[in-house]
Amino acid sequence: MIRKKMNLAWIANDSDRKACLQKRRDGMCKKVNELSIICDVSVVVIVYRPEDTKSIIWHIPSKVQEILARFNDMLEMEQTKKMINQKTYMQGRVSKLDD
Amino acid sequence: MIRKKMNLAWIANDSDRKACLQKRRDGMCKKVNELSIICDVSVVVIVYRPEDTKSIIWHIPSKVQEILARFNDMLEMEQTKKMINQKTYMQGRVSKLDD
DNA sequence: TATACTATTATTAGACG
DNA sequence: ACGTCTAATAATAGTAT
Repeated sequence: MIRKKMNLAWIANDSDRKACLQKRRDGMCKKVNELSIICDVSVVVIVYRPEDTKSIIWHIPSKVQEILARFNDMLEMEQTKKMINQKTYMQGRVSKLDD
Repeated sequence: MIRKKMNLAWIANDSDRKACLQKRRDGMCKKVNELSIICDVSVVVIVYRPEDTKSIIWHIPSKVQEILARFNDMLEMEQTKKMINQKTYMQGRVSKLDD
């Protein structure tokens, strides 16, 4: 049982990937739940698997529709600059690795 | 530097809570990013802080609008039974603790 | 207030039943 | 396929700067 440092890459084997998804999705939901309680924030998570329409999961520490409505408002109001998106997140991480 | 096991509760002190939010939000984004790569899923996360309109963050491993559109379709089609919501998640955790 | 450190807890990859 | 176990990695609470 020697566990190597996992490399961040797609798992090709179907059952291995599914097992990993289940474990990590559970872990993620737990963390999201903790975050909402400890820091008093509302969090929505949507995990979408193309291969299975049933596999969308969503986590609702507060009212999801209220949050999504606000989210859509902000999109419409073109206030996207105020948000941190995937690109800036990754840039942040890359610059940290550079240090 | 004695670190006790943290209890899952709201942090009253403002600066402590903010520091915790920043750390955990970073950690959560990292995990979401990993999940999307390793298991080939699309994930959207929205963290909403009532006290600051700028504090909505969103994470887009794929096209957020596409996923939200699908999500809204499902809501409208009353297929909510197919999803795992906060209540069933918590029930699952409680039953695990009982064992 | 923000960033860095590190002891400690928490998550989980791989193995096994 | 699914649950359990545990060594090992990863996240982070509290502290320090």
